[in-house]
Parts: sequence; C-alpha cells; structure tokens
Amino acid sequence: MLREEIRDRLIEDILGGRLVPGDRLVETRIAQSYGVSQAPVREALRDLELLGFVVSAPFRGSVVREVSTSDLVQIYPIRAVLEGLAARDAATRLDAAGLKKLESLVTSMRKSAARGDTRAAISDDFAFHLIIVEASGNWLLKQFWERMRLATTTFLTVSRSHHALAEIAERHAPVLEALRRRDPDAAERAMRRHIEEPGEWLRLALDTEGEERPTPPPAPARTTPARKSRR
Amino acid sequence: MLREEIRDRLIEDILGGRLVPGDRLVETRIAQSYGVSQAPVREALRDLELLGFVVSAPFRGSVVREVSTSDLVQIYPIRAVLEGLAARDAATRLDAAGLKKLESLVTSMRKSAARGDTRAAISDDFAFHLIIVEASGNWLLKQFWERMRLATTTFLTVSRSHHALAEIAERHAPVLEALRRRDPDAAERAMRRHIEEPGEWLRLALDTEGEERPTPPPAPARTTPARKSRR
DNA sequence: ACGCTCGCGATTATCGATTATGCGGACGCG
DNA sequence: CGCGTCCGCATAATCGATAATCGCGAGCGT
Repeated sequence: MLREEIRDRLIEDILGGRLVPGDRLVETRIAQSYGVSQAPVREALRDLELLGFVVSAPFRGSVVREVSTSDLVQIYPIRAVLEGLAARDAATRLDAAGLKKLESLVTSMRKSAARGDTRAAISDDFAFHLIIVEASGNWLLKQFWERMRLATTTFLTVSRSHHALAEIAERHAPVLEALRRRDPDAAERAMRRHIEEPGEWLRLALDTEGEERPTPPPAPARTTPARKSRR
Repeated sequence: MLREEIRDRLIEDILGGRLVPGDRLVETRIAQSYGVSQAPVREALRDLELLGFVVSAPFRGSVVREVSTSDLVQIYPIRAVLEGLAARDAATRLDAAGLKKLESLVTSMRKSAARGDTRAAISDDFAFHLIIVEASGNWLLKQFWERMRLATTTFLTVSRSHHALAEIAERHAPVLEALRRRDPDAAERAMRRHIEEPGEWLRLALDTEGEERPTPPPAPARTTPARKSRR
C-alpha cells in the first residue's frame, strides 16, 4: 500500500515534469523526502522500471528514462502484431454476446466522435480492444498488452489524438467485419492496419511538431548518463 | 545477484515439479531455507509474479500458479509475432557483419546438433534470435522479448527439446535466406513459422504426455486457495 | 608527463527485527 | 443450540542498520 502510494506519486512527478529525463532517482533520498524507509521506495522503483518510466543498473541506481517521441512510435508496431494475434484468435473464439458488445461500442464511438467527446471515444476504443484481447484466450498476451497500455495511454490522453477522431472510429469497422465473418487471417490483417495507421499519423505529427516547438532534442540519452542532479 | 539466484532456483523448482501449483510460497520460510534474508526473496517472488509463475495477494502471500501446459503453449504465438516483427525490421537494417554472424551461428548450430550438444545448440539459437531482435532497432521490442525469454528458455532447457535438434537448426535457414534477400515480408513469414512450429510440437508432446501422467486437471485455481502445504 | 593502482565517498543490496494485517478458532451471549 | 465477537497465530510489509559495490580522483611508479 505504501509502495503503490510512492509509485503513483513518482509517476505524477514524472508526467508533471517535476522529474525530467536524466534525473537520478536515489532510493535513500526519496525515502527521506517521503518519510518512509528504503524498502518500499525500492519496490516502487522496480515497478516504475517495468512500466518503462525509469531505467536502472545494478548498484548504480535509477534514472528517469527518455520516453521521447521515437520510443512512443516504436510502441505501435508492437501493439499491432500483438493485437493482430489477439484478433486472429478471437475470430474463432468470440461468442455472439461479445460481437454484439463490439458493435454497440463502435456505434457509441461514432456518436462520441461526432460530438467531439474525446474522452468517451478513447474509453470506447479501449473497451473494444480489451474485449478482443480477452477473447483471444491468451492470458499471457493480455498481460503484455496491459503492461504496454500503462506506458501509452497516459501519453495518448495528453496528445491531441482527436486529430481524426471520426476517422479512428470508422477504422474499427473492418476489424469488426472480419470478426463477424470469423475469418482469422482477415481479422489479423485488419487489426494490424488499424493500429499501424494511427502510429504513422503520430509519427508524422511528432515530426512536424518537433520542428516548430523544439521538444527536448532527439537526445541519444542512452550513451550519455546525463548527470543533472549531481548535487 | 542474490535475487536472480533465488528466482532461478524457484523457477527450476516449479518447472521441475518440486513445487506444484497451489503450493504456498512463504517468504520467511524460503528465506530461511536458502539462508538469506526476506528482502531478496520478496523481490524474486515479485519477478516470478510478473513472469506468471505465481499469483500473490497483499498480506496473504504467493501461491504457485497453474502454469500448466496451456500457458507455456501460449508463449509461442506471442514470440512468433514479436520476432516476426523484429525480422521484418531487421531485413532492411541488418548490415553485412550481422548477416555474417548469423550464418556462422547457423553453421555452429548444425555442428552442435550433429554431436547432440543441446546446451551449445540452445546457446547458438539464442544468439541468433538476439541478433535479429537487436537489429530491429526497436528498443521496446527487445525489452519485451527479453522478459519473455526468461519464461521460456528455462523451460526449454529442462524439456527434452533435443527431440528434433537437427531439425530445429535447419529451420533457421529460411529465416536467414529471407534476411539475406532483404525481403521484409518473407523474413516475417519465415520467422513466424520458425517459432510457431516448435510451439506446435511442444503442444502435441505435452498433450500426449499429459495423458499418461495425469497433470492436475484444468483447475479453476483462482477461486480455490488450495492450501496444501499447511504443514 | 602518463598510465595504473588504491582508497574514498556515495549508493545500492542485504540483513535482522519490528509492526501491521488477515485468518481461524475459542469464547461468551442470546 | 446457533451466532457474533474477540484473541492468538501465521505471515507480509516496513523499518533502521550493515555490508557490498561502483565511479572517481589522488598518489605512486615508470
């Protein structure tokens, strides 16, 4: 319970910009500043590591990771193949109730998109994908998918993905159609395209945006320890 | 370092059948029996949890999860799509040196297989896949892949995968060939088949074996605490 | 002057003990 | 005799302190 508290607080600090990439996270210091012992901090840091917020090396501590643009773009191909697999398996396993739920979600999504309700649309989108992943029957796949989600949703919510909200909603149709036909190959193809395309949009958007508002530069950051808070 | 030791040992115990699903893993008891403190055991257990070997609830400890056959089989499709993606990207990014390394690894693997050296063959196999995953240039992909590896290699080492050692070695050829031609689609297809097929073999082997040695039945196992080692 | 080794400061990893929590059974009450 | 409450035990979560390890820089030898 303490661990989760610390973890959430650190995540807030990172997303809120109070901790920037390259900052060191010293266990003892965090423990002191939060008034707790080192142990729960340590566990929180390990959680952050597997959530992808920090990287840590044995005996050398943890630093806030570069979640920069390139890493975000890399997520999409992975999600695409994982969910493509999920869709393939779901095509033969999804029952009538599940299909019905998917249909209603698409309908709801269209309405949300029409009235520009980004939050509702994202929520429906999430539910849509969740149903498919769960219907795949692959427990491990769901595990991986959820872990990836934690690292992405936070960002996507922030980003202006309303860019083509209506279009995104429409993109679900081919997936649903393939599932309805119980065609594994088609379902996989449709899902892969469904996810890869927004990834492309994001990549392009970030590229052009990066030119006007100079986001923290491409930053190798893997080679340079970047000791800022040397104190 | 201690943590990893404990973790690997627990994994061995689970896969080796010395710890069966439903068994409780008591932190203090493990710590005593290994002659270490509670802290590293705790971390090892958390690792096992995210690897899917145990489930744990706050203040109530961890129990060995139903890893059973089905979960292991589920790993292969995931590896297949992930490495398929890696191969696709690697096809256009791999340099001459990388290709050369892959070739020599396949050669080495054939020799190892010929003289029945399972360990060496597995080592080469691992190196082969690692090169491709790294060549994909997708850092996150490599992360996922490595995490999954922990759950698989350990098992493969234990299992009698020498079953078709030479055949496995030979299965690398199509992948290498596609990469040499720098054909992304072919590389992805070849890699997916390369990984899915052994998964099929494993599934069949486990099925037939499961009939003679009655593995614990499908077992919901989530609802029943199944307190065996009540002591 | 340059490279190498050893010691120092900082920080993580581990330990042993303490506290908090949940579960099951014993006890008292209606 | 059945039911609710309290107590004690087993165990996880946390703590404070100690040991191990790393990177860096001073000191030594060449």
